[in-house]
Amino acid sequence: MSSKQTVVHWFRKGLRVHDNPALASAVQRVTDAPLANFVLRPIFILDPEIRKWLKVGPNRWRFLQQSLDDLDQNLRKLNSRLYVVRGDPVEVFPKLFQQWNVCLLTYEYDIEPYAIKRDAIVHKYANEREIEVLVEKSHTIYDPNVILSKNGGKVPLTYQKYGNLASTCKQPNPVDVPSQLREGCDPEQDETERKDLHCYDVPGLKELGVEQKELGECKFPGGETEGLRRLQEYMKRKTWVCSFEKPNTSPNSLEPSTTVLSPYVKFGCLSSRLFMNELNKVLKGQKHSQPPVSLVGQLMWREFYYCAAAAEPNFDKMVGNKICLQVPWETNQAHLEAWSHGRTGYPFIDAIMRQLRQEGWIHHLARHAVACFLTRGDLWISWEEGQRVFEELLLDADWALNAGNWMWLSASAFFHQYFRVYSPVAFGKKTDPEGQYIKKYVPELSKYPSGIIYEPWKASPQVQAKLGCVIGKDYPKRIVIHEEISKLNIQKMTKAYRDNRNAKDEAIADDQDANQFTNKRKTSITPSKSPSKKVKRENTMDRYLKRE
DNA sequence: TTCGAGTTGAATGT
DNA sequence: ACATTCAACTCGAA
Repeated sequence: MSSKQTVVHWFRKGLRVHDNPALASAVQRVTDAPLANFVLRPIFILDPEIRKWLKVGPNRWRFLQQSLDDLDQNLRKLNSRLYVVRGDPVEVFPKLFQQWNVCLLTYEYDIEPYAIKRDAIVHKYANEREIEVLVEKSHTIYDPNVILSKNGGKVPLTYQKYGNLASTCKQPNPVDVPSQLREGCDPEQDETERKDLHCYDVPGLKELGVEQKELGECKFPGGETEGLRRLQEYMKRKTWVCSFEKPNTSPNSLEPSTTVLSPYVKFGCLSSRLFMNELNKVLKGQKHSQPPVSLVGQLMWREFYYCAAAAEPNFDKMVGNKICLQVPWETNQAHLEAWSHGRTGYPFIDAIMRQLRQEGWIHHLARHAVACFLTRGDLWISWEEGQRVFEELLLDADWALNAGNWMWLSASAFFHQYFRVYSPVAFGKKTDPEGQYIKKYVPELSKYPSGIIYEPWKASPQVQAKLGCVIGKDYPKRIVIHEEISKLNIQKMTKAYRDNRNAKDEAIADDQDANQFTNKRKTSITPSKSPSKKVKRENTMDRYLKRE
């Protein structure tokens, strides 16, 4: 055991040295203390068991691996290194606390329920050993809990409402990169420890269980260095930044029409606070687009979902989720498989799903198209299934954003105009009438001309044979008829909304009955049932009768 | 209670 | 490129 005391910074998300307040605090502590008595060890904990319950695809494991490697290198430039500790955090910390003689633990706050639970246990262990814990909030620009309390504890359910609340808060300034992590303190000078240090090395892909052959082309390498490089590259395009409007970007261009900074922000390789700061610098004094469609608006969407997610522990589920519409989705394993592997028979949908599996990134509007298709539009399969597939395949899959967007697209929360359904044929044609994108990702159809490539089933068998791709043999028949099923599904959604409304009214009525009972006993006041509620229930019934 | 607004629909007009 | 119609949702402000 070392006679020195150790300050530990625990990396989880926030895989960066820039704008990292918790890391900066750890460095400060070491710098302020008498030299040679303190050692700073930046750690990342890798749980070998995690693969048993967390389904993450090879591309995302690679992104993490690259991010850890880059972080290690950036720390080495600051005369330190990354210590990757293997094990379950809850079991690792008691050992580390003792073995390294830990006096201070710092980390970045995380709102995800599993993280909150884990951190509470670690915090308790630290308290028991009288180890100081310092937690900083830097994953989002605004603190979700501050926004919630400004709204009286209620979740803001609209973007505008959220924006109004956020606009009353000050935007934090990013903190500087520490100049040195180890001023005169060298943990590796200890002979006995030095020979064991290789056990803390950054894992290779093999250790993460990734086979080279299952990996797609690496279009977006992980890491802080690449994240910052990408940010600078896009910030140079000032006119583009100022005029950015998300709905006008293309979901099916051959090269991304947006920044693809999301994976870097998700892992915290790039600070959202720095991102916002850099955007503000570019926009200052210029005419520019506005939220929700602007680039600033995109960052604010992230804030919006983080806030809602922080308020609802069951945010990633339908049942038990107070803000989520309860819908009787159906199970269809064959359809789910077809969707997730790009075999629905709709070329636009299949191209998107194949790009997702190969590259780990698809455009936001492409996500809309496939999410609508899986849920309310066509297949009537639960958004939770889609969420799982995105969680596995998207480099930028983020608990709060993934669940929030799935609820949005399935019209389960935040968005309610369920009668607006994306067409798996028409939507892609607007930005890619030639079907170049389809030809790239669904090469079976590469000989199909622009007129028919979005609907290959319309070609006669003879023409199909001539074009080298017979539908039902070389490429699947479409698994549903969109024109028919989407109309039926809209009706099902109408019923789901009606049922949810009735259930809510019942609950309110029951609640009032209960209150009435209590009031009667306690005060002898007999308030009548709210007339407004009564009317509303009658109206609902009227509508119900009119239709059926 | 009412009413306008809601990042990004589609089909069919002009 | 923009307007209308389709059918009709909820949230939040007034």
